[in-house]
Amino acid sequence: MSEQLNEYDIFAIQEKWLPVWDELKPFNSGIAGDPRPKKYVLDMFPYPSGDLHMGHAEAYALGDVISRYWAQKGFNVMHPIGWDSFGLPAENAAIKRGLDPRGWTYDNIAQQRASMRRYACSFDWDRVIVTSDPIYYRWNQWLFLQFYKQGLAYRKNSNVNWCPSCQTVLANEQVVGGLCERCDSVVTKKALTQWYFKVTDYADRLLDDLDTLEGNWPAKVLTMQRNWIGRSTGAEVDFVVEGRANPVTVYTTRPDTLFGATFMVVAVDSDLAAELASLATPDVRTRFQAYLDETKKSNDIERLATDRKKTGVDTGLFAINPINGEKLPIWLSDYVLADYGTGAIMAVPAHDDRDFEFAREFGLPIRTVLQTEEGDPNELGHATTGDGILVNSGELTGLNKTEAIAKAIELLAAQGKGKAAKNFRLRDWLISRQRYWGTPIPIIHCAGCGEVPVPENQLPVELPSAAGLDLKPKGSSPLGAAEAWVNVSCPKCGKPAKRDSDTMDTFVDSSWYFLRYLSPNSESVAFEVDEAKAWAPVDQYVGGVTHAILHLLYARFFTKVLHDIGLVDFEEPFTRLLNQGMVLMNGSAMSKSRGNLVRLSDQLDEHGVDAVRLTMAFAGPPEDDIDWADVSPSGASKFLGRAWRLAGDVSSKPGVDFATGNKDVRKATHGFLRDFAQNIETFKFNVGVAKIMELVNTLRKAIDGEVGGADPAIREAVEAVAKALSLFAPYTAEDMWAQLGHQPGVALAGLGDADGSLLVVNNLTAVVQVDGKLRDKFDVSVSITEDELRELAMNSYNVKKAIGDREIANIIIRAPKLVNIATK
RNA sequence: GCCGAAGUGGCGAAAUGGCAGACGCGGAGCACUCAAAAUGCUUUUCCGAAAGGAGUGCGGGUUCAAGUCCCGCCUUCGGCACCA
Repeated sequence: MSEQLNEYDIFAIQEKWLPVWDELKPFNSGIAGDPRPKKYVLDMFPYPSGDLHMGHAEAYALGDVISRYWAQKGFNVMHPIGWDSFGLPAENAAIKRGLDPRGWTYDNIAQQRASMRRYACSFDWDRVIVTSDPIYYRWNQWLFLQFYKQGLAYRKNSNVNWCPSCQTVLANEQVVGGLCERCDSVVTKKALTQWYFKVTDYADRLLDDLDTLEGNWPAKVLTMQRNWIGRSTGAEVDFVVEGRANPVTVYTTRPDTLFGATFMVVAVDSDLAAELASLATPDVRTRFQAYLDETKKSNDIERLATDRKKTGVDTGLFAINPINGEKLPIWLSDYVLADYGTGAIMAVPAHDDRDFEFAREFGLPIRTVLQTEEGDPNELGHATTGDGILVNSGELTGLNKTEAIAKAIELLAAQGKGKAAKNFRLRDWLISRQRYWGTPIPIIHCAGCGEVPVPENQLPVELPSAAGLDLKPKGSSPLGAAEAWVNVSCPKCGKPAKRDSDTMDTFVDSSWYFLRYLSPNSESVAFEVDEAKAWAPVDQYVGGVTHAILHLLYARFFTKVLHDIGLVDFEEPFTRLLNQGMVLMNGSAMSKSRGNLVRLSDQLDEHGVDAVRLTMAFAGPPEDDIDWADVSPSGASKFLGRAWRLAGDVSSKPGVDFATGNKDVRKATHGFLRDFAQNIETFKFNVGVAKIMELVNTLRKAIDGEVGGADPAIREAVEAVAKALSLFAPYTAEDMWAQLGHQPGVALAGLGDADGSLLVVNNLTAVVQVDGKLRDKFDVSVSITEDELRELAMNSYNVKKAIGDREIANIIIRAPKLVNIATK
């Protein structure tokens, strides 16, 4: 063994052990016939936007604690890493510098990879994937074609979200409060023909299966997913429209209020609105067109302003209420959404706030049909939406809300005028992007044959070189200008045809990457079905809450589709999920422009890898944000030195019989082993670290005191410290392990199980309360009886004093821990 | 507006209904030192010299006993927000 240092020098220790681990490869998980049980621990893979930053450092430190814990517990842990390397930043950087996005991307990957290695992440470096490699994205294309075959990938024309700055369409999920998620530009609408994945076909399963994740995913994420999917139940009701052959179907959650409908509203930007306008008078047509133009100009920010006045155009047409034959005027308005339900509603102003406002604005009647405790909407000035008793509602009169909903559906269904229905807030996933740096969509457009899938044996459709292409955003895909690439012959008829020039949303890449790690280099399949059986689903997923909706929903969707086509045997990809918080500086997110950026490389240079990792784990609960101004990497470093010095104080030989060691120290060690494991498994890493600190403090006193460094119990304890510390501070732990006379490999040495016989408590402190206030304590045996404890308590001077001359009402005894004397 | 989570020392935070503040940062003091750094030890919720008292956002309640359970507020954060 190489020479030992006299002082704790983390930088020398790092230099010493990194090359040793490169030799040992303790975390490779691809060895055939490994008898250990499997555990798949996955960190969300990074986007290679530069070197690693503090956020990465936290995420990977915490993921590593979990991964290393299971490895210590004797599991065959797969803990892979890769890069989510397609996307706009690379493309934008390329445009700015006039380069190909590849160079920028792969340079950054190389840099991040080197940093991860130094940061001692326990990744299996033989399973790396990079989504911008053709060997990866060819399987995006293959999966697209499988979806296409299933009818789950389709093209349609509609008003889509358009980011004028990125010059590309955005998925619904990528629009946050009317702004582009990436660049914060105000998103507008544009009518385009685009590719979609039919995620709505899976809406029910995506919602219902969240129940199976209860307790294993953060409640917050489950709630967000549920809200996002947003299932509602109600009825579709057909309204005959005068002058139109087919009735207009509306969706309502409140068929019970059908008698209260006083008008109908159709989304102004829907096809139905245009059709109705064509049936109306020329004057109405003119006003409709003006209103529609106005609506199209406004963006989501304006549209979403809640205090906005209701606007609309009266068509002059009428719909017939199927339940009572009443004539209802049909209005067009932007407060009804074209792409939700049927784009048309029955308006019940008495019992819906939006309809109420509209009715007030245009002087339409407000008819109460459900009497609630709130009172009369006309007097209240707002709609009443609670439960109550139906009035003026024909056969529904006298029923409550729930009964009336059921009855109304029954009545409508009997006459063929309606049926129970449900709707989702969730929309289909728009996946085409008009940008270069992504997966080409494997479709060829032929004048004669239409959409023709690229034959699977011709995959991948590789991206052409960016040389000579103008990558600047201009609203159409740059690939369209790659003449040699885009012009092909139709696979069906052989005539000249064109490739689809859009690329896929990068969320496609990350929707199945966890399966690609299982067969990262396969040229013949996306992933081996048998490997998926053996390893998947992911046992523990770790990543930021920023992906609570998008990525997780899409990955869940992909998993269900893959399940249905028989490629995987499970329906949820991530069994357990841990969301770590963010790393802040002085209360806000770090950014160069704010001037509060803390560079990870500076922190590592100043404090060393171990101290930074330990700081991340010790700062607080993992899901909470860490304010770097509030934590102390130098404190962590100090502690690591304290722990490290213990190893030098151990003077017994390796393999010494621990059983002969000091009993108190051994009890402390085994109590620690029990608590520590529990803390890690429940993600209380900060508490786990505190337990190590306690043990280290205990050992310092024991070594300096009567026990001394030669006692076998000290070796047992210091070894336990080194092994536990290996989860957080792998360099320091490895060096301690060597000082203790062991071969390198503390990471797989095993944490050690707590010996039950050493967990038995013989004596403890009993407390005596008077009226709930602590008055005295005694050291007692655990076997003390209630009577003994009572006697001890009653004889206490302090207790007597506290009771004074009051009369005792009750004495509660919880032997051996507590006596509470209640006085009158 | 709706839904959800959280409020504990100067700070980050602990606490199966049973000793509030473990562990750490910061502070104070001491030892070692010519001195400093490093290290080690002591101390550190508040008020009070002490005895003692108060104390987990606020107000109620349940209980022998509440940071923890229940009801009502306040504040902060997060999500959703014309989804009929």
